[in-house]
Amino acid sequence: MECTQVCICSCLRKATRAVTQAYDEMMRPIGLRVTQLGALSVMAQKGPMTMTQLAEESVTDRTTLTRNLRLLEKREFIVIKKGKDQRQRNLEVTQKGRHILAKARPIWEKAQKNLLKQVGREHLDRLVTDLCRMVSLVRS
Amino acid sequence: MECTQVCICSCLRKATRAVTQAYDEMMRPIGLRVTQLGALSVMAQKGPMTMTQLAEESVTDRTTLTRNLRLLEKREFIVIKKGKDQRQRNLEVTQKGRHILAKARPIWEKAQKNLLKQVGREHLDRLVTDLCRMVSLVRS
DNA sequence: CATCAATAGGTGTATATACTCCTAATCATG
DNA sequence: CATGATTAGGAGTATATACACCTATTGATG
Repeated sequence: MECTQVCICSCLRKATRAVTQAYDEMMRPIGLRVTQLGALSVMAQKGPMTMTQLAEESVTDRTTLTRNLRLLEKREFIVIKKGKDQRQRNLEVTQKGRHILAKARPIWEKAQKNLLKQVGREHLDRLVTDLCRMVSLVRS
Repeated sequence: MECTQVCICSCLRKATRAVTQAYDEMMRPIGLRVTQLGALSVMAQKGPMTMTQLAEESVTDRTTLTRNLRLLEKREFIVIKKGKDQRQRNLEVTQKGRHILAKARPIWEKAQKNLLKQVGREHLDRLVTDLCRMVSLVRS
């Protein structure tokens, strides 16, 4: 596969559609999308953070986060409150948020395992490594 | 990078955001997004095709295509007309469509070259190969 | 040939994404 | 300390994406 012939970006987007569809279908019963699971997980793992920090971490526009997080806030999975610096918004996962995370976990694991079975561990490990490496290189 | 720890899907989505932002920024002067370039390219290369064929080829929901293609139609880059089978829509790139494709080509090449310089050819070739492989495995 | 199933595509709705421009709060500097 | 620059975030707008449901056309079968 020659990368001078194929659009890397279209290729990435296509793969993302395929994989997202697979994950989201499995998560549908609990009403959480992989996008939302991703954001919740970051907030839960890294502790309270601001919009800008989460935006940077997730390579997402701040204005995208504003709207995505509002949905999580409405469902009471997170709280968004002003920080000491009144401009900032401190993002915190609620108890209800941790509950849905716990509920999502086994489904996520099953989705990962499915993919693993289809694609193979070595390929997937390599892919994830390459993707992360690319992100940090593109963003530097 | 252990794929049992990291969400493959979130990883993919993040990389897609990073790369899409880079491509779209370069293409902004001509007012064509990489998504649109991708769809146009497929239609130009594979010749006239139906919605369902393009949907299958690009791993995109048909209803997504309906709206994405409408934008290309409004700008007269494609025509959408009923086929012999009146249910089908035949998609064809217009002269104007080919013109914007030609205009986009050198910009796309520059975007690819940028990425190549940042990430390295071997990594990129491998990534594209792995991505395509994954798509066909997930879809089978 | 009539009727029912299958197929192609569109609409309504919801989420994900980002750009431009805007406001409010904080910071830096004379 | 006052004022201009910087920073954090939101609103308006537009595109990308997909699911549930709908219509119209075609095909299959008695």
